[in-house]
Amino acid sequence: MARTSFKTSTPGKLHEYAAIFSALGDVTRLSIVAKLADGRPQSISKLTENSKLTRQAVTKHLRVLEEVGLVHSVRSGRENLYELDLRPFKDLSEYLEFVSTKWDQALGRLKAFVEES
Amino acid sequence: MARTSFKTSTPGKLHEYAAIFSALGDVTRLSIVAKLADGRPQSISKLTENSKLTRQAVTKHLRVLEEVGLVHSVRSGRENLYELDLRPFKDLSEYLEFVSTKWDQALGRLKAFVEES
DNA sequence: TCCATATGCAATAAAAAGGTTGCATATACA
DNA sequence: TGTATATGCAACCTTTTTATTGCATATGGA
Repeated sequence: MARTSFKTSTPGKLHEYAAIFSALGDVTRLSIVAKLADGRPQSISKLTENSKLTRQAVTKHLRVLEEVGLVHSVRSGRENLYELDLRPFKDLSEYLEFVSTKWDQALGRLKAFVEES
Repeated sequence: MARTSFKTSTPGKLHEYAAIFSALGDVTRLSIVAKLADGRPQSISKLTENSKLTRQAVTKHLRVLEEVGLVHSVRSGRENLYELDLRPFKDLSEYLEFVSTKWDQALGRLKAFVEES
């Protein structure tokens, strides 16, 4: 099958990956992701419960996650329900796999080169 | 085989993942990772070539990567060679997989619940 | 309608990140 | 020994992040 075109040299793509990594690079946001991984959309107030932060802080974190497509919100009456989106996760998985593969192949070539000399 | 014990509720672990995600959440650092994925350890000066940043800036980025174990350096004469380490990549892969699986299972249960009622 | 609940917006404030510059030190080599 | 190359350290600066607080608005219900 056709290999997915993958260019880490594409600046745009790198920015995209960096943005997703960055969004996940915070304990509070990882906690939010963990809560939302339960499958049930949850309101900002609900997500703020048991948190040491204020509702506003949580709101800002949710926006960061939303900007990179990790969550989306749906208005339901007076509350705003947030739900997880896995697409960015898949993207990162592919990126990690790409680098790992590149690394392994590079090491393989180096090894072969050493042995033949 | 025994499933890897995986607790996202463990604060320590979350901090660890967050630190790795954060280290990768920057275009410059992703570029460095891309260069090092070629397999050959490279000096700071080499990594600074073709960059718009100063050597000092690159040095700081390398330290960020080093702190979370994404790279390590080896002194060679007057230069300091940096090499990529894939372990953190594997960790993130497992984390991403864990959340994805949790999400899929949660959706499965919700779907079953809806259908039985 | 009256009130509690759930949010949104804006103004600050404190801390962390990202970069630069200047100066000192160490190593390779002619 | 002298000089160019490769780094390390520390002081600063600017821009982003992360969080808070105060005030305004909207919705659900008794």
